[in-house]
Order: sequence, then structure tokens, then C-alpha cells
Amino acid sequence: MDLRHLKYFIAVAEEQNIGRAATRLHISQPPLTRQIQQLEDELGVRLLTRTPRGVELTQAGTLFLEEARNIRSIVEQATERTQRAGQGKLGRLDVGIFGTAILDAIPKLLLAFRRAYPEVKIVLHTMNKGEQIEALRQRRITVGFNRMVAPLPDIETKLVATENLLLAVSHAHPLAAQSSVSFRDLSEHPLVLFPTGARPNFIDKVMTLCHDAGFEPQISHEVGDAITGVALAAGGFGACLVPESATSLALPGVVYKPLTELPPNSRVDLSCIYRRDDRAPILEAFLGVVDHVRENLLGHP
Amino acid sequence: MDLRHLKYFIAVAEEQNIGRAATRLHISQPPLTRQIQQLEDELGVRLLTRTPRGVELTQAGTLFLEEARNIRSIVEQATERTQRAGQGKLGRLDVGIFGTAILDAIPKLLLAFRRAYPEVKIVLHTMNKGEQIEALRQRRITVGFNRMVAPLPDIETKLVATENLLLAVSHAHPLAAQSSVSFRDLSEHPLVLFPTGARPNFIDKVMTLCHDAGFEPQISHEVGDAITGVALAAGGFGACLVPESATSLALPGVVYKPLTELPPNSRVDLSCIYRRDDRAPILEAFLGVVDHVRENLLGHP
DNA sequence: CCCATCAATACCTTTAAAGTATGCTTACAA
DNA sequence: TTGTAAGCATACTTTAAAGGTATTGATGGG
Repeated sequence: MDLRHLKYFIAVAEEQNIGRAATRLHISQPPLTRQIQQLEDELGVRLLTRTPRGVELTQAGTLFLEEARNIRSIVEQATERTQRAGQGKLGRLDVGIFGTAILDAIPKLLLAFRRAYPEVKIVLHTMNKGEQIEALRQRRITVGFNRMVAPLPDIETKLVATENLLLAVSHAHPLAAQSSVSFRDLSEHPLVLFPTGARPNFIDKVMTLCHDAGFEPQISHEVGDAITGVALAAGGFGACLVPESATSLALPGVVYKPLTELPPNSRVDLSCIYRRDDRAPILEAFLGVVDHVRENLLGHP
Repeated sequence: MDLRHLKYFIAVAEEQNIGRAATRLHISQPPLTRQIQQLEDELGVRLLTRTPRGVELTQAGTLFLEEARNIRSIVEQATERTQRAGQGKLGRLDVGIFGTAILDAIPKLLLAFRRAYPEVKIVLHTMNKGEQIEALRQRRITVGFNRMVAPLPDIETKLVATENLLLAVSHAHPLAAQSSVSFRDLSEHPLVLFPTGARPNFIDKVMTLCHDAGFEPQISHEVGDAITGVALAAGGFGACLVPESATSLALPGVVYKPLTELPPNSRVDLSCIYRRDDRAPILEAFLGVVDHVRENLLGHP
């Protein structure tokens, strides 16, 4: 049996007349007669009774008509769903997230993507940089978000945004009282740095900036993530350099101070990473949204 | 698209290798490659990524695999259901019923049929003889049950059972006291007859029997149906001749007396009627059950 | 660097679907 | 009753498409 048989049978059943059905199907009558006979033979069931004015359905034929219409509609739906999946409009996107970006840039991006592709299910996985790269290679995620990604042969990197550096300090901290804080002022105060884990990371960035500015930073603590860092700053354990998006972390007792006289390249980048060989339509769609959002929503130089 | 494409795609998806899938499908590799390409072209969707070791599914391909399996299973089910319908095992049987036979023979028959063909829905329609014939011609029913059916060119008749005549009388009736009642005794007593409506009917049968026995019956009342007739007999309005199956009607005050010295042909028949040109498998099935039940369950000479 | 594996392409064969012509049955009308 | 028209079925031809064989091209492993 064949989908053609179903189409033909539906036409014949609806016209109650093989000749008219043939006209409607843009074929001649004899092949249609034969296809219907073939269908009946294959099922071993008489679907039509031949009358002098045409044909009429048997009980089995009536049932088969319903079934045939049902099958055709299911095939149609399957086709459409597959096509939407092929256009990246239907399916699932596994995303690796990490760091302060989840406080600002990532939600904006994901919301924009969801608005454009509402039928794509977004699954978030919190993992650090090394885990993200591993997960990309094993195809457990399709995109990851991270900062300071070193180039890799199989992983493509796409800049999503750059942010200014701010200083998080307790309101009791001496720098909190200053109307403006220069980057060089940091040489006089112990710093809380983050994150620990895979290098190079934000710590290396800060160290480089300090060296470029001509001083060696006093390191108070190295902690795992921005939240811990800001919390320590709030508790007076030191000043903490954070990307702009961390200001969403409104912990009690914390003030965020802008910095003046920053060395060049002091902005921190947020990138998304994905397999260079991945041609999945959902990824293409996502990267399109990234481009679009970067131009419209996120701050950049 | 074609069911063949689905079958081929499922094989390829399961083998993850076009060559192996071709072997499994008993065709060679190139046509299979082409059929898959054709499917992809038609959908406009890439379903497979070609790898050096074979192929693997894209996200859209994974979705389409599910859809394809689903469609095939639905087609399979539709085929089976249609075949069962073609064998009279699935569908609907509209039955016209009437008279005292609904008290005994018809329930036995319908129960036997339901046991043999549990997936056939039986719909009962109470209608008299004329209505049954009309309904058969209009195909509103497929079989009817009746007594004393005159031959008709388009309606076939099949004897289901014959029954003896009994006399229903009030326990206060003079005949109730006799140890045996002869048919000729009826000449001395007024009779309640039924049914009114389409002739010839049971009334004509009784009249003919009386004439054959050499007397003119005294007619007390003519009523619409057996239940009314027996009720009148119970009330002392006269004796009422009934088929054996009416004894299921155990109205208070009624006794059923067998008759002796009955004239020949005194048994009453129950027949089923159906369109002579009807070849519906469910009807064939039903008639088969009728034959079977008549031999095993119902009394006959 | 070559070989094995596997998909893709080119070209030919075979199957089956579509077309044309015609026959057969039956209802309807003269 | 017979002629006629409508409509399905059959016989035969054409054409389109599925399948086969041989070969090429790409890629990872030894």
C-alpha cells in the first residue's frame, strides 16, 4: 500500500464515481480503476460496490475512508513538524552557562531567542569553562557562554558583548567615600579575585591589567565565583573587580564604583562557543539571534 | 512522499549506515541513497549527516524517525481494522425487531452473535413488519425479524425457528381447569387476537387454523401486540393464542395451556429478512450465526 | 601514505504506473 | 423491447521511476 492509494481512494469515495475522481486527480479512468482494485486486493477487502451510476462505499470502505483521511493528515503534520525542525524552529537547544553573565546578558539573549523561536525548548546547564568545552565535544550542549575563551581548533567563538569593569566595595570601605576611583588606587587595597578554575580566566585578566598599570595587586582572597566575591567585598574583606552585569547583584552593604584611568583593553568580553563543524539549524538560528541582540540590546564600545 | 520512503528511512536511521540498511531491505546501496536524497529534497530538510563511518541523524531526522514509525504503525492498524471490517468482525449491525420473538429467540441469537463477533455494535430498532421492509429498502436496517413474511422480490427470508401454539387464559377461565385443551374447544370461547397492522399476520394464521378445524372463531378483541393480548386474557376478556415464546410473559393470573388436536401447519414461524442483494460481510456473519443457533438452541419440529 | 569503508554518481535494466482504445453491463427512454 | 448513454473493466502501449552494476570520491585508520 502506498500514500497514492489513499489519495486515490479518498477521491473516489468522495466523488462516488471513478471517472469523476480520475478527472479530479488529473489522470484517466482506467489507471484509477486499477489502483483501487489493487488496493482492494492488497487489503483483501471489498471497499466499493459498483453500481450503474458509479460506486458506493461498503462498511469496510467507510471505515477505511476515515482511516485514510486520518493517515494523510498525520503525514501532513509530520512533514510540517519536520520542516520546522529543519528550519531550527522546533526542537531543543542545550546551553551551557556560567559566571556573572547569567545575571544580565544571557537572560536577555534567551528571552529574545524564545520570542523568535517559541517552539524550541531551551535547556540550561550550569557548567564551568572546561566542562562546557567537554560537553560541546560530546554534544551534550550545543552552545556555551563564557569569558576569555582561548582559541581552539574545533570550537568556534563568537563575541556577544563587552562590559566595563566596576569596583565592588563595602560602603564602609575607604574607596567608597571617594567621588571617583582611579584604577591605580587599587594598588593600595587588597583585592578579592574570582573565579578559581580553568585558566586563563578573569583573574588573569585583572592581573594583566594591574601589571599594565604598573603595580602588583595585593590579593586578599581567590574565590570560586562573582557572587562569593561580591559577598566578601560586602563583608569588608577587600575590593572586588567585577563586570558591569554584576551590578544586578544588589547585596546589602555593597556599592559599585566606576573606575577612571583604566588601562587599554580593560573591557571584559562575553562570548558564546560552539562546535565549528556544527551545522544544526537551531544553532544557526541562535547565532542569528545573538547577532541581532548584540546590535540592539547589549552595551558595547 | 511515499510509505516506501518511510520504510527506507527507518532502516537507514536504525542501521546508521546506508549500505547495511540496503542489505536489510534487500536492495542495493545506490537506489537507497537516492531514495533518501529524494526524501530530503522533498521535505527540504537535511535528515542525515554523512560521516566517514556511515550516517547519523540530525535533530530533524530524529524527529522524523519518530513520526515515520508512528505513521507506519497507524497504517498497520488501519489495515487490520479494515480487514476485520471486511470479514464482518468489526462494524455495526442494525436490526429491526418486533413481536413476541424479542422475549426468547432474538435475545438468544443476538447474544450468540455478540459472543462470536464482539466488535460488532448491534443497534436494535423496534418496528413492525411494514416498517422493517421499508427500512431494509432504505438500508436503515440490515436485518429484520418477523413472522409470516410474504415473499418479496427484493427481500430474502430465512426461517429462524418454529414454535408451538399455546393458549393463554386467566386461571379463572373454564378452560384453565381442563387437564387438556383441544383446539376445537376454542370454538366455544371468545378469543383475543393480535397483532393489528400489516396483513397477513398472526391473526390471519389463527383464523385460517380455525377454519381448517371447521369452526368460526368468536373474536372478543383485536389488540396491537402479544403483551396486551395476554394482559386481556389475564383479565378474563377471553382466551389468547400465543406462540410458545410468550410464556416468558409471566403476568399474574395467567396460565398457558398446551393444545391438543391441532390442525396441520399450526406451528408459527419466526424468520429473519434482509435485502437479497446485500453482500455485507456482517450480514453474512450474522446469517451464519442464525444457522448455527437454529441447529443448537431453538426448538424446531 | 596507502588501504579499507562508505556514500555519491553515471549509466543501464526492469517494473509499474499512466495513457489510449475498446468491451461489457445496466438503467432509462422511446 | 430495443437502442442509447453512463460508467466500470480489460487489453495493450507508453512513460516514468525504482532498482541494479560499475565506478568515483572522500575520509579515517593502519
